[in-house]
Amino acid sequence: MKNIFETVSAVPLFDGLPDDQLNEIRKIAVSKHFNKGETIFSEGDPGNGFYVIAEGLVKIFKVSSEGKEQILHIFGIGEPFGEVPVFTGQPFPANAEAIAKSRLLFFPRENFVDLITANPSLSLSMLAVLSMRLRQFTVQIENLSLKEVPGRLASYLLYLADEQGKSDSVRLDISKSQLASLLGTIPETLSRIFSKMTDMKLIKVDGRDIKMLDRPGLIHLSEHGKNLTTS
Amino acid sequence: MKNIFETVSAVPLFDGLPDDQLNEIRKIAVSKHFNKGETIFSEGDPGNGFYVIAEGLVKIFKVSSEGKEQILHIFGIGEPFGEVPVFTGQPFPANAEAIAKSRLLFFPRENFVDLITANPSLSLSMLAVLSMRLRQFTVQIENLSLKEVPGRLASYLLYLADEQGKSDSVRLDISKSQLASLLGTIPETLSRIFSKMTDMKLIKVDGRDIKMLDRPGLIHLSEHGKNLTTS
DNA sequence: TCTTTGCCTTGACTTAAGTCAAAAAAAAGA
DNA sequence: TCTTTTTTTTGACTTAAGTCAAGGCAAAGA
Repeated sequence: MKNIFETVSAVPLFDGLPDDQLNEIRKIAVSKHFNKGETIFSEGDPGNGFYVIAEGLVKIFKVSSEGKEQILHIFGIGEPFGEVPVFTGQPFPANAEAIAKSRLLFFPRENFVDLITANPSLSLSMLAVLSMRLRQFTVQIENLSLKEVPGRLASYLLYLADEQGKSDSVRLDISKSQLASLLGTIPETLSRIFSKMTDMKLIKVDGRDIKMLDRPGLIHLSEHGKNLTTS
Repeated sequence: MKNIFETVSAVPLFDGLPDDQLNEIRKIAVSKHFNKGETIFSEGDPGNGFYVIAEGLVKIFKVSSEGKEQILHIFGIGEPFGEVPVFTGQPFPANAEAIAKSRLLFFPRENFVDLITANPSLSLSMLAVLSMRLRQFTVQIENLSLKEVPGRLASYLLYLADEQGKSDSVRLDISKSQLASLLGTIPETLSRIFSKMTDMKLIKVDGRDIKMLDRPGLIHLSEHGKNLTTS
């Protein structure tokens, strides 16, 4: 297991910072452990700092009054989360839960604000992260409102293939129920769409491994959002 | 009409900056005019800078391949938009169009990055704006996926009443068609929901003026997202 | 190995909301 | 004021996707 020193150095957010500033950052980082299923923070909790994932996997989600979950993000190693309240001073706007045994670095609000005030290149880096996240949300809102579930699934598979550097097969890093929530639907619907897409020979599903049999077809589906039926 | 000097001073983003830095900002700002319906930028355009609204109203939106529009934001006086590509260096992720005669200040990318690099408190201000926007998107995604249209409308009305400082009536600053798009639906559906909510004596609609007759009922609807029928 | 527990799938049914088409009402120009 | 154009409303119909309920499957632990 890496220590805080090594972990901080490997975080993209802090990439390119001079050694003395990395040291400052290390000083304020606190290491925390969470088991699978453990809550990291809940919506409404005071936002007294943000986290960076050293090891593990974390989901950020909202819950409706009926208990239905909408996953906003799945974050992996090296990714920061919970930064919003650090700058707005407001409580966390969503919930965070470890979906695998995780080790996180926690950065207390006050210390970090001081750090960033003194350090323009760290703030530029932070601005880039937030901007990127804003861009992702833009896409997610577009998907939710302009595409039907099959289109969202196709987009996600293509994105994942790209992410994993594979052109014709992907492996889901989350359960299908969680994928359903990430896509803004429910497991039953997702399951039906998997079989429909299999019937159409677009994909082949084997547990968490998915073979992409018809890339052009998937691209079409992801772009023309609506209608799986014929087209 | 205010000049660039006065306009820049009034922008919350630049609030609290010392005079010499405000002057630097004024130097790089370019004033641009747009008539109602004019495109400011389109998705995919190179992001060579961002805008601040001096006068008018601007919508930020995505379009599906079938031409359906999803409005992401409506921005008014003093609000910045298009900042994302300034920090990611990527093209604009959505479209911007003036929905009223507008005067905008344009800040070219390079100049602004220099400015922010030299100026920690400006960057903190920028971080706060982006964080706030991220928080809004969080809510919007939650609404789109966890609530049905009546719940989203109720939320919006309550939000607007709060915004306008009125407790029992609001005035829409955008057309009902545009509101439909902002809520992720279509004008027909929105119209039907307006009449349903009127039948239930939750609201009274008179053109763009809406009286809120049953605030608790609206709150319940906005929280329990689903089901307008009985409940 | 057996059994428990959580995850996934399938079927039958319901429903919110979209589509298409046309009329009505409001707003903008001439 | 009287068009002309845009926005909004209504009606009839279709459909994607949600709900409820029951099985099946597979990994994890006894």
